[in-house]
Amino acid sequence: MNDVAAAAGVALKTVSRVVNNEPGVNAATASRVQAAIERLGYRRNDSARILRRGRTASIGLVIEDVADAFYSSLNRAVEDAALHHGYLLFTGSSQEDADRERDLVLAFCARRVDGLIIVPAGNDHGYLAPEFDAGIKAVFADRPPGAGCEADTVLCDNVGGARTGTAHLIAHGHRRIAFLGDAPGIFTAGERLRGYRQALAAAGLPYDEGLVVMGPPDPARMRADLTRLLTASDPPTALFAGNGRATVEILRALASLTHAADAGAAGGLALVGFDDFELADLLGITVVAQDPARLGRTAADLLFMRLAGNEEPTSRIELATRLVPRGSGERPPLRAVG
Amino acid sequence: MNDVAAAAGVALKTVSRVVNNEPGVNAATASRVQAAIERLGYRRNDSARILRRGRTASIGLVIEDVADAFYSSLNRAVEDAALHHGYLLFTGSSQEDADRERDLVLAFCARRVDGLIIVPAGNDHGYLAPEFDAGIKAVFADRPPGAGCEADTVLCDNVGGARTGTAHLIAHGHRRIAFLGDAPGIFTAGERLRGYRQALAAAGLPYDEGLVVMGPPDPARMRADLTRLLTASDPPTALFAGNGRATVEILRALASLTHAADAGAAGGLALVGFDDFELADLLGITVVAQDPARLGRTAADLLFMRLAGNEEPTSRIELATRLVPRGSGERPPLRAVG
DNA sequence: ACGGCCCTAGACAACGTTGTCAGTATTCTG
DNA sequence: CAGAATACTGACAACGTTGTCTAGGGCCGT
Repeated sequence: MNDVAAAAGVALKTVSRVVNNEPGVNAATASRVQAAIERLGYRRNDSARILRRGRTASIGLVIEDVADAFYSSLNRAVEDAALHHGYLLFTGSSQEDADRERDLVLAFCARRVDGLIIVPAGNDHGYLAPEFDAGIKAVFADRPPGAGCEADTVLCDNVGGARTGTAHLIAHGHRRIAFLGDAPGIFTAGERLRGYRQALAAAGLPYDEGLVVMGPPDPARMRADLTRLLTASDPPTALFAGNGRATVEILRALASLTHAADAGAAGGLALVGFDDFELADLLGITVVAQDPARLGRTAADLLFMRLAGNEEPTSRIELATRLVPRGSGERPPLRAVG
Repeated sequence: MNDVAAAAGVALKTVSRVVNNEPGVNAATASRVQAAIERLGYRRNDSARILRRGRTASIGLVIEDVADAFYSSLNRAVEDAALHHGYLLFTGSSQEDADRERDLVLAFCARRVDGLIIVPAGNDHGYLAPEFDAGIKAVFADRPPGAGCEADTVLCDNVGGARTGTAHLIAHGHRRIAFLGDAPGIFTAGERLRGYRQALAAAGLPYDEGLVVMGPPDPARMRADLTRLLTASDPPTALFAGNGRATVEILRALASLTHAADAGAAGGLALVGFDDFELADLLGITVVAQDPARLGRTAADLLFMRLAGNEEPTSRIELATRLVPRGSGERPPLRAVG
């Protein structure tokens, strides 16, 4: 900028005015400066600008994995909102690791992002207190913050969705429904299990721990668990998958079990999955659909309202889910149960 | 930092030394400073640090869409590499729009990223010249830069992959193979069409423009094009899909056509798709697989080598593709062709 | 006892911007 | 035509760091 000023024969401040389209610059002077800018290939240094002005016009997004379909849709929605408000976006994957979540958030804060959208991996957000004091705004998405952390939160109706999905299977005659969910420490997994239990209770069905399997969606484990479930003395006639990846791995496992000799009841099993996924329509898989883009949009809206100065008490929004019947959830039980 | 210095009763520079773990600070002093830091909740301001030091330890990534499976895998691979080198990552979606690509790149440059990885949407990268002069390193991924722009480039072997995929269909007896690709302006689409033509030529088959359809993968258009192709007097017996989304939309369109009355030859069509996708295994779709993660990793490796001072001439790497037979590409033609 | 060295600490400038205020032409008003 | 309002431009400090240089005090070897 100094060089530009020298080249155009004006003061630094005049260049600054031209660069920022501020009024009060003679048209002739402005075009002279503009010419110098082009000639020298000058670009404003935003670090200095940020340092001087205090606001960075950027926000940070921490999700579990940028490559995951669910979170990358959320990512895209937040990106669109940021673009619309003229903000730049940092995104990072926490990889379901609380330490990595904290490191990412603090790295973003060191860059002085104005706001954060966090899908938390950990349960302790005390580390955010100094940042809140410094004026950072944060919105939690998909999962709530740890105890003692007050912040806007946008969730899906996990309990209601799981209840609806399970009830759907029950309505189609199933009495033994297995639940295959994510690791119990994960908020959404616990909530969905709650919904599953509520549906059983509402129908007067017993809760059988032997039908519940929880853990990260690992293909080999999934296959082993399914084999065990289906070869048990009283196997389930339907499966409820606790998340999108579980649904997909169940399909893979079922396919390989069906081809194998010990198919058991694998063939005619009913299946409802929590979370929609690409090609579920073609495969005819009934799902409880969430809307990750809407989740991201809503979180971004909340954040930008805060950034615009909204000081209302924090809110907690639950987005509705939607049951999408496609065949796999409407199959009756293969064999009538006692 | 000033406040911390005052609170600890030391000079600014001493705090700086503690914050940066520089040697030459008495242990007692250091812990006094540390205590003040904790008490005041101080965090270093990276904008000021960047301004002072010149290097930002961050890179920018421009892809077509963060929500797309192919690009989000690439994104993740780049993120991992950045993390490994202690860099922060900006990611933005160009939405296949050259202006937006340029705006994103320039926004990243204004933030003084040290390097860029670009999946270009446009064909003119003259706007990068001043940035190159300023020392920015850039690597192009998936598509080459526009003419006159010299930079490291990592591509997939689009021509070879399409040739192999088409030859695979020919080897299974097909003589009339339709090509359904992306808009012709897109580099990869053109390359893959070239590979398709090479395979035809190598087998002595004529190139029939009536069998080639190109354009953005819009469901409605895809369905209309397929209907037209299949109800023609001499319909294709096999389809080659030019990209992952096209493959998926073809599957959707075929499913709906098969259910409809005018199924035509939809049922027994052979299909090979360029680019693998989730659940292609379950659906039995033969594909020419690319490796987006490897693409990202390779691009990041090249970039970090440049950032480490590598001054060799720019390189252009082509990553091999891999034919994955899963059934749909091994079906013989439904009716023998004269 | 003295010169030199190491360890620790601080003073100060600079990075590239922008906000504030002041100054100088120019035009308007009465 | 005097005085005031206006339009334009510039000088300067400040944002929060870090690199460079300098200074004091203790310790060593001779």
